Amino acid sequence: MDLVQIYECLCDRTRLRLLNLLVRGPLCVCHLQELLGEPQVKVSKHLGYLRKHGLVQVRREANWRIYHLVERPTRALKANLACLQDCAQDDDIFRRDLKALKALKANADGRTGTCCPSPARTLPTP
Amino acid sequence: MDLVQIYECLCDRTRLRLLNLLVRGPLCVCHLQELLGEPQVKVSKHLGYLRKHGLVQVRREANWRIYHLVERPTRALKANLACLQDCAQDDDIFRRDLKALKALKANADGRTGTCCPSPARTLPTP
DNA sequence: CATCCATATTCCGCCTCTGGAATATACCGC
DNA sequence: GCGGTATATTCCAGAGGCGGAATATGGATG
Repeated sequence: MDLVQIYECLCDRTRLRLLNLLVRGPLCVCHLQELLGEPQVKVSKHLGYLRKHGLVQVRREANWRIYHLVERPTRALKANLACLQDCAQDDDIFRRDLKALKALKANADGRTGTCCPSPARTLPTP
Repeated sequence: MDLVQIYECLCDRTRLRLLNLLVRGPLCVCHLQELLGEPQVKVSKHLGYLRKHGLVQVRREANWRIYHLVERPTRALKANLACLQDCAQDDDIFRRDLKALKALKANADGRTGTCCPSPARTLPTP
């Protein structure tokens, strides 16, 4: 994977938000959609973009698709994701996303949402 | 300056090569052009892009324009430039560029090139 | 099989980036 | 002022990203 392609993946806010969440662990599409508050097609397309370029992978789990970072990232990818995590601390949107993720995980049991079962129960980190 | 805009600046190979050189110190356009081996218009346009987005600055020096990184980069920019320097070590193109830069600086005095005087003599770091 | 749910894909219009050729600008030395 | 050198800008065509609406896929369930 080429350095330029990594940056091409990083130069869209939606994709940055997705990655910022996925570095914390795998998530299904519906949760990502809920966390970002973006329409399904948008989330799905950007996830497809990231997958096509080798930054994330999918696995099937019942009715859902669980996205997670590639298992063996390049040195360059690892470095840039670390950098992103660092920079994200300074930005409201990313902080809000992480907060929402925390809340989602806290509500893991006794969850009332209509979407897939909680990540805590069904989605152990790969 | 926004994180996304930083990545937009980084997602072109020519710009990455320029930045990889400029983190080592200021350079005039003709030297950059010579180091990259790219046509003038291409180098100039990408430098303009980087300037417009606040990653680099220019100053005039006799007949030449000396480009250098912004004096007070954002935390995010600093982090990403450091990351780029790190990642560039793994890539042939960037290594070759740095090698050529070293050679250029070594030839500073007694230089035979047709272009501007050596960076060592005329271009102290800002 | 019919249906529902989660997700992906296609289609379309808009906009931006990119590279190159040609041209313009701006300074220099004579 | 003139010619020359260094650099920027404009004009053009091709390529691709982006968002949204509509549609398709595919597993699960009754």
